[in-house]
Amino acid sequence: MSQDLDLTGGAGEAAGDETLPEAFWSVARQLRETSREALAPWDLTPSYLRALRVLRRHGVMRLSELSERLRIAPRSTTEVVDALQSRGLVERRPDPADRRATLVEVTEHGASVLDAIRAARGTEAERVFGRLSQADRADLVRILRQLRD
Amino acid sequence: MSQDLDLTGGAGEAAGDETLPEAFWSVARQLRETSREALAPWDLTPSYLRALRVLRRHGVMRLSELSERLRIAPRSTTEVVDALQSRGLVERRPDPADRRATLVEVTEHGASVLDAIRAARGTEAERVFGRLSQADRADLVRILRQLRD
DNA sequence: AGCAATTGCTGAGGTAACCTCAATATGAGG
DNA sequence: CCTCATATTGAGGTTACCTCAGCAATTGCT
Repeated sequence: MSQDLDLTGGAGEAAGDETLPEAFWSVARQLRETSREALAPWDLTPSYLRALRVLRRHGVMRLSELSERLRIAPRSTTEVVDALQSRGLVERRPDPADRRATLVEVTEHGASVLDAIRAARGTEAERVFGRLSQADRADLVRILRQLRD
Repeated sequence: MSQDLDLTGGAGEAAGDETLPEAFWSVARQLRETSREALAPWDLTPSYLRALRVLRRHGVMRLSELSERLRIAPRSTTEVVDALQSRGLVERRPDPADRRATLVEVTEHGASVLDAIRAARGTEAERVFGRLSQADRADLVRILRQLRD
């Protein structure tokens, strides 16, 4: 009987009956769903929140820099920023150093919404990953970082 | 110092500067991309392959059962099955026990495509998770399963 | 048996979160 | 000044879901 993990999803039929990618996607879906529910009151999607957080954490930056940090295409960043701006959470302003570029910055309202979300403990991290032990969380981060490059 | 759980893995912000969900999504994106590339020659998307595997692993079943196994809405299952059927990978046939229901089954061609994909070792599991040590894979599975309910 | 409620599937239409491929404006180097 | 590169955005596409409504068949209740 195979002791090695059923990575290929083959006919091995190991105990858990789920392959690693399947388990991974299952958690991903759950995470997305939990997160979406938690954010509904603020009319934000998970990816908008993510962008907003990056913006606050690293301060004012160009769209292109935001693209890199989010690891998405520049065109997609435009959309995210549009959405956040239309909700009054961020502001665009011209980069004085380069007139091609646009700077994006979290507004006060944006910052207060971030605070409110955190205060409500409604983040995906709290709800989903909070169940793990410290040790497991540490392992998970370590393993994910290995996978990430 | 944050009142939140330390989701960054215990090392403060210094190390990767990524929260757990962010690391998770980063890996998810990579996984999806790798998988998509690997499957391109077969004109399959990751989610079609997933359905096809479930179908072979568990044998002929109703659409509704497939929905449950995939954890997606019945309507979405219809679409997946449509796609697989149009490629000749699965077949629909009426359930003799209940004329409302439709059974789905992997065709011989479908099975051979599954075999070919596996033989090419181009699966997402091999390419992405293959880099982990046995111990890390085991940990990852264990942790994901904890998260999964 | 008769009829309502339920179940199984699918048409229509929608959404999030991306993508590529131009087009436009500006900047930089020779 | 002319070419090439960079920054953003319009247009349009894709994947992988979703809900809601409708139809057909079955089950439950009387």
